[in-house]
Amino acid sequence: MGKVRVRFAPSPTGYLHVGGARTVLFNWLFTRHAGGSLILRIEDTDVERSSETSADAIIDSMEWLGLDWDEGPIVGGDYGPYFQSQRLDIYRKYADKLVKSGRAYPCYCTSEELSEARKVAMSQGRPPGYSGRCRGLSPEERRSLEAEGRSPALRFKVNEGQTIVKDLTRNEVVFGNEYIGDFVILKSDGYPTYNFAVVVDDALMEITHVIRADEHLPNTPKQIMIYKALGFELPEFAHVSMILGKDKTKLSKRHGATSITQYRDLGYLPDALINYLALLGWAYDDEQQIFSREELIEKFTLDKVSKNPAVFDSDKLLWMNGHYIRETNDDTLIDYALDHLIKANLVSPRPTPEELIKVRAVVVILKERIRTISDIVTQGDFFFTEDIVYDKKAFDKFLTRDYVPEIFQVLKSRFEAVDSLDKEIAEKIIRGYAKESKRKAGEIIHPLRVALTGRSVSPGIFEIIEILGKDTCVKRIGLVLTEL
RNA sequence: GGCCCCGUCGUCUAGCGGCCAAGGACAUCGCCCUCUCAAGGCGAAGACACGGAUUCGAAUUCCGUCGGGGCCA
Repeated sequence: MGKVRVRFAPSPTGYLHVGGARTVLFNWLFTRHAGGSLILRIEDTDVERSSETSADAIIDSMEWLGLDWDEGPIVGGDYGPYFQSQRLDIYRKYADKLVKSGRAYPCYCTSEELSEARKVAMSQGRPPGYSGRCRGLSPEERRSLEAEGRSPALRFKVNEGQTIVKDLTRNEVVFGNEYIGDFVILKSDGYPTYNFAVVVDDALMEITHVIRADEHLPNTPKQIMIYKALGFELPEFAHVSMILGKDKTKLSKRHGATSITQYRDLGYLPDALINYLALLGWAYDDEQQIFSREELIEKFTLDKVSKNPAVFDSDKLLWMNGHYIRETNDDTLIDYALDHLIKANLVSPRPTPEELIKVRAVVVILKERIRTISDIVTQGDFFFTEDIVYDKKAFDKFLTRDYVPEIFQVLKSRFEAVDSLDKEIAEKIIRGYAKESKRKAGEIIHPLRVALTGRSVSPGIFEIIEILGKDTCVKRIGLVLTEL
């Protein structure tokens, strides 16, 4: 076999979700590891449900994740077109070939007749597949059915015997052909069915390895029959198990965030998502959890892909994202943070130099304790707004103590007395005052934190004071003083 | 309903006949650090679905049951 060629073939019926992302990722890792190509093909033959916006959204998500492709939309390639809707004549041509060779025949049954037959078959415990009713129609019968105004679909003639799927992750899976009824390859409207189009495209695009979700395994014998009937060489198959929600059913919207764009908006980093997704159904050894892209490419092999379905664990993703945030350099983080802060109206759309300095300082002290970029907004809003909301519980617990007015008076005047307030000076003032008033530092710090931030949880108080600056600190203490 | 896949801690997994009284990570709990919260460090708890068979020996092989998922529309 020559150069490795794999493909990702989404249908543009929505956003790229985590399951699809994991599938592209495995294809991408596999082919980058092997020095092959990734082909992106848009399976948009379901006219009802497909849309250009969806295709764009999928492409967008792939770009954001940093998963690039070698042929397909935008980049082009020698095996196009890469949209199935532009390949209709190709499917027609191969369907004709199958009719000529006697492997396909027109079927005039209506969908009502078929669903009726299916019901009957199932109630009798027979497989619900097609009965083969139109298989033996004579030319005269066909003509008369067509005269009735019926336009035929094309069905593939399934031979007796069994079909063996050789799968890289599951070895050999044997299917009895008797359970597979003659299936449609071309619908009466001229559109190909999934099973037919996928084979024609994969074969013509010279795909060497079909790596896709487990749910396609039962379709594979049909596809193999088509490959053989058309005289195409079979690719290697690798079916990877699916990603499930917490309740162990197929991951879907009701399980919460499932689209890649949602994770982007929530403040996840592409590297974290990639690393987490890679670990969903793949493991290198019994230790390592954190892998760079380069390491992933170097270490990824299909034999380490596990067979059992994986439950998507958002907690672990959250942890991993926090880890990646801590590993990311400040400048990159600042760019991400700016996006979120601007969206939240905490920073102006065209940040001033002062704002940028502040954002940098905030990012630096928050970096250790956030798990998503959007946490910058929820945990650090008080740096950017005078509109502080005082957490009721925090207020009641720390600001109602009787010594608070006294210490706030002192603190306020001591803060006012210095030229500027950096963290060293702030610490000196506070600890010094604690000592002389014979209080524990915490007794002063906790109320002060609430006054300055509105909450009982925050980064270190001295750093906060420095970022807020003398004037703001004095102002906020004064404000609280009037409300006590 | 038929067919197919899967079944190790709550979750992701390591394990491919003896190295396993089952290892790691997330989550949970405790302790340390500490101005709170994180981060970090240390520690605890926690699993081979069940039943047969093969074997000197099974998480690892085979069969069955049960459970979960998927496909057929």
